[in-house]
Amino acid sequence: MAQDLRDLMGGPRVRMAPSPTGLLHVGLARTALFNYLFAQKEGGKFILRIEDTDRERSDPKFEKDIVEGLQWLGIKWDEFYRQSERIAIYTQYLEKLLKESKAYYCFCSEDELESKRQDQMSRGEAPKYNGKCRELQAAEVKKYLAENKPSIIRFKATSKKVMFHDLIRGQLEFDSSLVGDIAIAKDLATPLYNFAVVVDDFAMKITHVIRGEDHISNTPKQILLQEALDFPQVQYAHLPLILGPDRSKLSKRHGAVSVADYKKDGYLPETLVNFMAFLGWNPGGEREIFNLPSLVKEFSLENVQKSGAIFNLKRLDYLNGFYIRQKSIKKLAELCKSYLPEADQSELEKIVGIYQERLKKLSEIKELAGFFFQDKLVYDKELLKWKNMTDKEISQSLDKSENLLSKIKEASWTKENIEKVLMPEAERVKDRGYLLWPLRVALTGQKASAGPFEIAAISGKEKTLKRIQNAKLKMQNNN
RNA sequence: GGCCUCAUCGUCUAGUCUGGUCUAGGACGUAAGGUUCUCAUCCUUAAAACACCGGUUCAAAUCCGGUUGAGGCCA
Repeated sequence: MAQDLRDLMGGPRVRMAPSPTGLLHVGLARTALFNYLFAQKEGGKFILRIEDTDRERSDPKFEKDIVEGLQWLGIKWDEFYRQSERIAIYTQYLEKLLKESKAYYCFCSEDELESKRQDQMSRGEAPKYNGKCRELQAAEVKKYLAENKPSIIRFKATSKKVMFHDLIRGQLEFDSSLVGDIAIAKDLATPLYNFAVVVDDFAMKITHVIRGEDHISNTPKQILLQEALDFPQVQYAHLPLILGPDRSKLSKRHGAVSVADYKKDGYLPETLVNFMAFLGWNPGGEREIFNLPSLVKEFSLENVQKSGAIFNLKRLDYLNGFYIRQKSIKKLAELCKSYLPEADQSELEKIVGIYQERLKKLSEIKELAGFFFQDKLVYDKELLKWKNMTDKEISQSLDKSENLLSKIKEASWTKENIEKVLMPEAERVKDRGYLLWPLRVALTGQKASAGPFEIAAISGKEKTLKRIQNAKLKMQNNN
């Protein structure tokens, strides 16, 4: 009932709830993206909640990374919370459960629990807490607490069938007797994951929980908690996992997984957004290029896949190349600046102009165009050879280029003029490569590059002629 | 080990709910060709999949049952 009212009042409310214990990885970013798309599409709100109650493992630097990563991707949130600032709320509900005897203090030691667990596993049973401290007398509890005996707070899980409707998977059913009495807090001021989630989802009026499939088994626990606290049940949607090439959950051992890594490598945010959206989702048509606003338009949980999706780097590269090609020269130059700090603005724009269609990642500009800024090119003499040219022919070819080019006036040193002068000569032989290949290698030192005319134009007359001379020297000195 | 989930080209997927129009479509990747000094871009073409078994039906990728396989959670 309260739920319906909320829906009426402001559309769905969804959240992403990362714990700041690591960099923002693509799985998390994709969950955020789906939540964001859903909220936008349905006219709801997207909430970012930092789950930092685990003091030892949480670190503000990770929170910063998560926040910056999402901003970079263009995923905006409407509200922001930090669990560490909400302790009083959890304490209040913890006390309530304790008072109503729906939760109790447990004084079992780690070792004790571990051996029980082993026991149960070896007998083929589900490992769960045996409820030893459930029936402790109030006086006893008081005494242990006064003695500072180590304890945690457990929730009395009722044995029943827990059912819920998953928006992606349909009706799901669990036997809660297999769960046992779950730990919900280390103490009154330190709530544990499942409990804090339930309290916050209620307090923040969350209507839909959209999260990874790895949380399916947490769901019945959270539902039990909701019931005990008299909270309405939220809607669930469990997203398929992002997988590594070996089909296991994508993790660090598969290589780069953090959004920051991809950013550093020169992937564009629009690439990542487009790519991540299509991991486990598809709008149905044949269009595959979508920006954030158009994704919002098309998005629907109904089109979310049930099975895991492998993170395909090749496809990511292709998409990134595509988006790089869409950029204006000016914008692209700006993006490449940090990878090629030696270049000034106008140089950079020219360079980026000829390498735009060759870039898969921004960082590659360094490898591709670094030669422009080297004093002396280092390459093997053999590289100057096109097909079966002799050393003599190579020298002659370079001579020819040098002669023709030196005739061009400094002021008319443009790509068009260079081409006009060289092309007729190149076409006199059956294969243009005899003139153009040695020239291009002399100018770049690379076996693959942009065309010689464009490179000569950017390099300038002086540098161009000098590099041709250096190549000739190489031929003479045989090195 | 227990519980849970999933299953269409190598990969992401369309089609599955509402069986026939599916000789299963698209994209990445791969291969061949064209453009080209090289690389890249662009264009053309090709190879490439309904996990298996059984059932329902005139008809099944599509519905049902099972098997197998893969994954997730629990420590």
